[in-house]
Amino acid sequence: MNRVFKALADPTRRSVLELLREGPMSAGDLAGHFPVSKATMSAHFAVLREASLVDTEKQGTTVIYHLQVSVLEDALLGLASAVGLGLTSKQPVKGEKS
Amino acid sequence: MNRVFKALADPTRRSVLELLREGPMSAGDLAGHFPVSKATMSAHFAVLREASLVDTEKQGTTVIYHLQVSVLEDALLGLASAVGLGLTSKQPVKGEKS
DNA sequence: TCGCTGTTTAGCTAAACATCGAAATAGGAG
DNA sequence: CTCCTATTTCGATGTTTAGCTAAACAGCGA
Repeated sequence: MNRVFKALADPTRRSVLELLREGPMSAGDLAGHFPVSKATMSAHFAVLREASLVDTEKQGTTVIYHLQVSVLEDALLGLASAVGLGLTSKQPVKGEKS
Repeated sequence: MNRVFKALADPTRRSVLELLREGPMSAGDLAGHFPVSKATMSAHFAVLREASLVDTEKQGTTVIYHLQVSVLEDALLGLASAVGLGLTSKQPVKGEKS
């Protein structure tokens, strides 16, 4: 839980999660969206992985990142309830396009 | 918004918010709940203030901290919606006792 | 095997952070 | 005015973090 909030503390990492909302994406594609080196991005990915906010799948030479929605949801709802904030999950999350 | 998530990244600060759920509390009382120095706690308070997660009221010599529920709610809902998580606020938050 | 692409590791610097004890500030009570 | 209590600020220290470049690693296709 702590790791989740630590992971969320960085704007780049939050943006990665947003990009992943649209669907799984390779590390390279993700990295292409940010003005930092690939090595730096890889470190961000590691933090997200440690927090279980994403998981990975290898497809040949590339690594595909998936958003783990439920982990984020649990963290947000957990904190919300701890501070007495009445938040509820509206609906199971499917693949939706904006 | 970034400041809010940075503030939430520390477990001590999250605990402070939880304590404040029960109602306003003085800096001294809050500090009494944690095994760190008052100076350290004061620094944590400053971070929470900068994020507008709490605000203060002076009563003579003591400083009373209040939880700013709406700021936290906005941050959590904002992120949730950014990643396509369907969270909704259940009800306006009143003063409730557990 | 060689070379290409994508990803991670290694080694580093600079900045940010958590923490402390001690000193400074601000009100209230004598 | 002086003292006491509550809180914050100051200066210092050790740890963590984001960032870089360069090197290493892992598959793929020829």
